[in-house]
Amino acid sequence: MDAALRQRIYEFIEQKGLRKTAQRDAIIAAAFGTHEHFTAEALLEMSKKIEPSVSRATVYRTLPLLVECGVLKELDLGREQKVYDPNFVDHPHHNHLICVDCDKIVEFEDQNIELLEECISRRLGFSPSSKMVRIEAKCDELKRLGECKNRGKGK
Amino acid sequence: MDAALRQRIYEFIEQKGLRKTAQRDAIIAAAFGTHEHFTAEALLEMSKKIEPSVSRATVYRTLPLLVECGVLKELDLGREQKVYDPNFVDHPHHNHLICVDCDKIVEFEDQNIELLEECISRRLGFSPSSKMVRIEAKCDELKRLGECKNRGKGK
DNA sequence: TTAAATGCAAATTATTTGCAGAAGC
DNA sequence: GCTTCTGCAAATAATTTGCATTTAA
Repeated sequence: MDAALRQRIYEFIEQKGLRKTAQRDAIIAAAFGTHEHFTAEALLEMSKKIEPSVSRATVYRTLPLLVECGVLKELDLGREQKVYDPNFVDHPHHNHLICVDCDKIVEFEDQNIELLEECISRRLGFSPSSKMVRIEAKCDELKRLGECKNRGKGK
Repeated sequence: MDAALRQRIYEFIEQKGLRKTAQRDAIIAAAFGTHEHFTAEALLEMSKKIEPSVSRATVYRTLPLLVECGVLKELDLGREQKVYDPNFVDHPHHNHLICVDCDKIVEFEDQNIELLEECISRRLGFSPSSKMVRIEAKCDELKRLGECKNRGKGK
């Protein structure tokens, strides 16, 4: 895990008058030990491997903290469970493309869409800050075979 | 409610070997008696005004039917509750822009974004069919005042 | 007549919360 | 020592489902 990121998080925690605990440490290490998206449940499992005393409640209480800190992004990918993305620290402007069938996710950055969403937002009287785009489409496998092997499994 | 739409729905129901019931009639009439988005709960209320015997369970069982029929679109707007959009029958290619704070929704169509999402999808190995874009941004009020009057209320 | 549809209430599932004890500062 | 944190278990809240009964065709 990146040292600068670690410092940023712990400064945030200190500034808010919060405390450094073994459980939080484990959750933070787990969250940024991967570049994959994860759910609260998955983060719980990863955290427990580092510090077995981590409970589900503490994971659910820590996630909003990391989102507020700006290091984790809560994604709404149209699933039952919320998904968290640790990659916004490195790529603050990326967007997501999701297969409508198997939930496969691809991250992408695109100057044109960046510009276009700004134009559209302005035209409709919205401020172009804090924008995000999500494209749903059919993955290649779905297109070729009519369905995905990993249907519903996500990625 | 549009006669052609009504016929389309009832043909779909008949084709599937399903039956015409007073409750379904009421739910369908309620769903397409508005051009606003609605939740399952809101649809229940609207349907009850037409046919008081409509129950929550029947609403929840009828919604997927109308989605399958292609006349209603289930939107994922990042809220707790699912939202349904009856406007795809008239405007099959529209997208949504949502305020990150007050959940205000604006529908829009745009040739450029249509084309761009097709390019991006293809480039990433996705089929450009079934695509949809959702833009989150700050509404004018949020931008000017720092918060929205209707924060969290949706629209 | 018979398969589908209904309402009700109980079940499910992700997330949140109250509380008493544990622990950071 | 005082306040924040924690795990646990119970509470929420939207949606789904089992079942006995009703009803369309």
